[in-house]
Amino acid sequence: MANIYDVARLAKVSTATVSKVLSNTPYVSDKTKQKVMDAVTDLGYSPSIAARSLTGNRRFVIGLAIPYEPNYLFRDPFLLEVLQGIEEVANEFDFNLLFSTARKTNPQGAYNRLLNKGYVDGVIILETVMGAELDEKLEESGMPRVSVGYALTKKDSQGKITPAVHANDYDGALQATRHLLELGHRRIGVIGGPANFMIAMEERYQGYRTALAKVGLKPENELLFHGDFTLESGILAGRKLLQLSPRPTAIFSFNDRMAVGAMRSAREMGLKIPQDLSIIGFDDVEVAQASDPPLTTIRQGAMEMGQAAARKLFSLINNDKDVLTETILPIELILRGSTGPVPN
Amino acid sequence: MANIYDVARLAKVSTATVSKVLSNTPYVSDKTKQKVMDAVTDLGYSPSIAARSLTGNRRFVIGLAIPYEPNYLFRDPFLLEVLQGIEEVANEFDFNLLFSTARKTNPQGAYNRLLNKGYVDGVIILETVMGAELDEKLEESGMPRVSVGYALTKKDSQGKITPAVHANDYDGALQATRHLLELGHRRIGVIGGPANFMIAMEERYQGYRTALAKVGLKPENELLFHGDFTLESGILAGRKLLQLSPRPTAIFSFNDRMAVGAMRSAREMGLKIPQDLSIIGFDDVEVAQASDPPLTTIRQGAMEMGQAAARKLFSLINNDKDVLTETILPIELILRGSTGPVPN
DNA sequence: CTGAAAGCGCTTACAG
DNA sequence: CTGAAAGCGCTTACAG
Repeated sequence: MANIYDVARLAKVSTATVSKVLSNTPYVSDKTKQKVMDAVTDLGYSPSIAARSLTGNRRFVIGLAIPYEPNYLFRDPFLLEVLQGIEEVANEFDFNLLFSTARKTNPQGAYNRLLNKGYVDGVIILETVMGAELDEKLEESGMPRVSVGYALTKKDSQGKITPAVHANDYDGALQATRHLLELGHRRIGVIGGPANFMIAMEERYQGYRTALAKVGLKPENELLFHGDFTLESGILAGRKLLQLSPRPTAIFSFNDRMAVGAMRSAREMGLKIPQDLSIIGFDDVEVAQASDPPLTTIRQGAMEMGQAAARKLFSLINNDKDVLTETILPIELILRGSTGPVPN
Repeated sequence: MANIYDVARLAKVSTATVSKVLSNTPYVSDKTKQKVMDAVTDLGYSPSIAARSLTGNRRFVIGLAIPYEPNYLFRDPFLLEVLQGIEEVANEFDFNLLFSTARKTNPQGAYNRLLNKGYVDGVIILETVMGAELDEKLEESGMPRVSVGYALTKKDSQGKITPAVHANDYDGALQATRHLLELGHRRIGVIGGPANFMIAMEERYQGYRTALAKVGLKPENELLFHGDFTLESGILAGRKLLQLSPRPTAIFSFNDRMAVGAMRSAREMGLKIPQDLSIIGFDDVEVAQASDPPLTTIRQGAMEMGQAAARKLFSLINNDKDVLTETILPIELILRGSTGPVPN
């Protein structure tokens, strides 16, 4: 394999010049540039990232802090879409991804690599309460990082917070609930995420409560069950809600998979959707279109979140000015077949 | 951040000795070893992979050649399970993963990095006919590589082939078909994978044909439709099969997602499963348990395939002796609720 | 069992 | 606009 010396020799210039051409430094004559580029293509030269890293203090990899078991991660369509968005822009910048998943065997050890400047140039954290500790360490070490989700660390003095990208969860839940309310539903069951797990969930409760309050309703404790985002947990929560009496006429699930699980519970009990029961989800992940009937839901653009987070991280790494600390993506109510007027 | 000189100074030894301790070279006294390890933990030292790579000719990354659009990849539960298996053992060996997905914009460019010894120590290819060219180049360059799937390149002279890991697809299809036959079915529709796409599909056709032949049946062309592994394509193929007359009493789908799609087509037409129609899948991916009714299928252990492929690659990288060229994983018939006796 | 020194392939001040 | 030279942080013969 050719190295920079081979290129320099062939182009009859110094290695410093080759390096400059390759990194697009200004002040290189077009003639020289051309000679170098010719030599590069002739030799099929491509620089050693190892040497580049050692020298330039760049690793060309961004770390991903994923506080989920791989077993869960690889099955969650929402998370996977986020990863796809990240992968896309990392690829665009010619960076590699270092996956660091939380493992029971060694929960903090895996993250050590993310704190080590010898490994990564920056890190993206999937927000979860478990990530707060890592985030603080990252802040201390000055490592560029962004949270997919809400800010993990709030700094009072400067008012600075973790750079973060998230959807407008509050508004999403508000619209979902209002949609159900407008259809005449008054007894609305909720399948929430794990308690005390991520901030987005709190925001959604708020949105839900606010919508209720506007029509003079109060949230009832018996109408709330927590799932863990899996289909299975949606089935369980759905069963419990549908056993209540009076039975709720609508269910708002905090993600699509659990909503699909609730649809299954409804079917078990011989209930028709949306005639007997309306169900609305959150995320707008592929399964929402594939379900039967297709699921009305709140789209939050998982892929866009991943992309935005990665772009923000690269801005941070490159010390761009005017990087927004917080990016809030709009949500959208997607009407499909799983919601309808309240039965009389 | 501490470097090797800091450690050497603190331990009062040379950097060569530190290096030796850290790489577990024999012939270091226990006393010295101890001193070095103490210094390492005192300083929180962890070696720079960049320098290590440059020097030791090791990159600590394995490349993944994924001849699928990211858009597809991140939605295919089977592929994701394979990746999970790979990730698991890569993590165990402390290696990172370089994802290289096929992109329309630059289909071969992405793979160039995989051919470059400056980037990766070895590569795992997800088998697909599109991968054959890459595989040959890898062979030429002497890069360690293994195929998840069938051997991509056959060498006649030495009888050598690409190191590969796959399930016994032939046997899987044989058992699936036999199961249906034993239930009395004689008119069995097949939803195959994309034509001329991967060798596993050919193997499965063979298994299917052989099973039929044993009871004196011949495959009929009108009973075969090709899908592309997505749920949607399963729905389409299902509709076509169920419009045939006489209508098939059973369907064998070459993956679970398409099988679930066919279940949906059956429901559209008011058919009950398994009373009116039996359906059997292939893979035993999570959706097979979650479907309604749960899907009878052929388990091929996606995660195990990924793990086995990664282990094989590390053996190759480490020049271990006696590395098996081909690893064939057994399959298993998983009986669930979607198959039953032929209706009379 | 231990260490001095060269070298891996780049980039970056610095000088011109 | 171009180049000589030092240095990034390791590992690997080689010598002892």
